[in-house]
Amino acid sequence: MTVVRRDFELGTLFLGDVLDVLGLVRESSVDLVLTDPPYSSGGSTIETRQRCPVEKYQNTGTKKPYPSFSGDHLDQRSYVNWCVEWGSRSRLLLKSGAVHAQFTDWRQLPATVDAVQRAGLHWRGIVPWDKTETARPTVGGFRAQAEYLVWGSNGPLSRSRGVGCLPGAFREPVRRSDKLHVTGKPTALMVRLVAACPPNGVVADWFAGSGTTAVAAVVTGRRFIGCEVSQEYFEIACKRIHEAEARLA
Amino acid sequence: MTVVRRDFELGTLFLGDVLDVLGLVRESSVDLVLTDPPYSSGGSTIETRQRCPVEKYQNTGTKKPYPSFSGDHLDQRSYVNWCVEWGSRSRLLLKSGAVHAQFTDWRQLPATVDAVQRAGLHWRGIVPWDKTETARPTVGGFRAQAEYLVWGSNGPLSRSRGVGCLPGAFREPVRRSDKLHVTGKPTALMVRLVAACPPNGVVADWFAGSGTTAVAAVVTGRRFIGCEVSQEYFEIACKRIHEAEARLA
DNA sequence: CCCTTCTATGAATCGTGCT
DNA sequence: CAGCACGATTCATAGAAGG
Repeated sequence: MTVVRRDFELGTLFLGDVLDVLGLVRESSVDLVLTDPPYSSGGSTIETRQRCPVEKYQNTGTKKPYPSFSGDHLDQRSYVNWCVEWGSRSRLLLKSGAVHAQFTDWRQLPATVDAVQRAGLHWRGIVPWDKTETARPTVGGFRAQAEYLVWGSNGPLSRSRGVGCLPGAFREPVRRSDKLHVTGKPTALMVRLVAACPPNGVVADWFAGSGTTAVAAVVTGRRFIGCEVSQEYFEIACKRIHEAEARLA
Repeated sequence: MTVVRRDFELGTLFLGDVLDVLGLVRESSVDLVLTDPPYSSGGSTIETRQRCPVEKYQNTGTKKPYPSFSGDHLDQRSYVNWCVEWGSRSRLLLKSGAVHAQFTDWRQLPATVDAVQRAGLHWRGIVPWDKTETARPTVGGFRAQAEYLVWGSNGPLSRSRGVGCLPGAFREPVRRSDKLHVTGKPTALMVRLVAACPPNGVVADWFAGSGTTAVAAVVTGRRFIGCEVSQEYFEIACKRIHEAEARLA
């Protein structure tokens, strides 16, 4: 498959499939993998899971339109295998002792823990992200209000990477003005999370979406590398990265 | 095994092993199971896991001494089997459509999700409890700062139990004055969680420890049933329940 | 400019009813 | 009857609109 490359002052974004892009990056060159793959979640039956993501994750009758995204249709077995595939290859690009962190929801959490370990990473923990009460309510039960980072290290965790002690729980609301993807993460959250990368290090995001991880890297004085498979989101990401770099100058 | 029974105005506490006690409770009589079994966690090798709980969960040199507790020595396979054993029998005591919620830490989370499902419960979600910055820091990585409730329902979740929409994330610090067990939970947290039981309903805790769940039930106008295997903690729990009922009168 | 009021929305789920 | 499409539903909050 063909891959398009776009270079910035502080990093590079590729347009193309993860597995194609992973072959283009130098080994042991990344200080932090922080990424948000499609969860292939939502719905208890395979039929509902295989609906289009924008339909299954948004309320019926929602006004705000987002472009759809692909790769969200896998059953749980395939999801694990696919995560292992890109995760193992991503691990080779990660420096020894560095951190890999990947988002998941409650339904895929156990599967994601399996996948991270099978990718050869040393599983080190779970970090909850509390989305606050902006999440949909559940009548008679607890609201599904958190998403999770499953994190591990490439070999023994290096304690001397110039990264101090990081918090182990984050509370950050989703702001509409800050959400450019159906599943977009708040910039403020990503800014706090890239602290797991030493200053001036390289942050990788293999599912860049609207580019929030890269923007957070730029804003905090780090470099970035990443890819996005959808042309539409790729262009949005490039625009945001460009703007972030311009504001910095 | 012999079981001792102690009755209170608003409930009953048994001294004895879970599996013995579960046979003494009437089927479909419980509105909420909210319990905190020993996690059999801590350490990645079986040797470190099999140390005495007070040693492995406390820093060396800790001043405040807690009585030790038992049932914390299982490997992960046995842990799941044991949870399935008491979980299935506990489910029969739970009303149809009612909630089962059990605490776990990050390391046992995937195993606990398996156990809850194998116990015949319908897994509905994960609720993070953020212990705040009172947890031990991790140099170079994210602090292990949260514990988790894995929750499910006995059959389809009833929406008309007199329980509204519950929050899906809790932030509550551990206060030393409020912690009478090595793994004791804050009373304020348990008070918020028993909201998953309709007013005047019955809350069950099969691993009562120092009795915080029962105290929370009493304080919020609910009834309770539970058991504790250690004589020492049983007495502490009875004393606290008695005091809570006295304050109410 | 500040305060109040109002409306839209959320990494869904469930039941109904049609094909 | 299995499979699938579709709309009703929940409420705290963000953000816009209005005064």
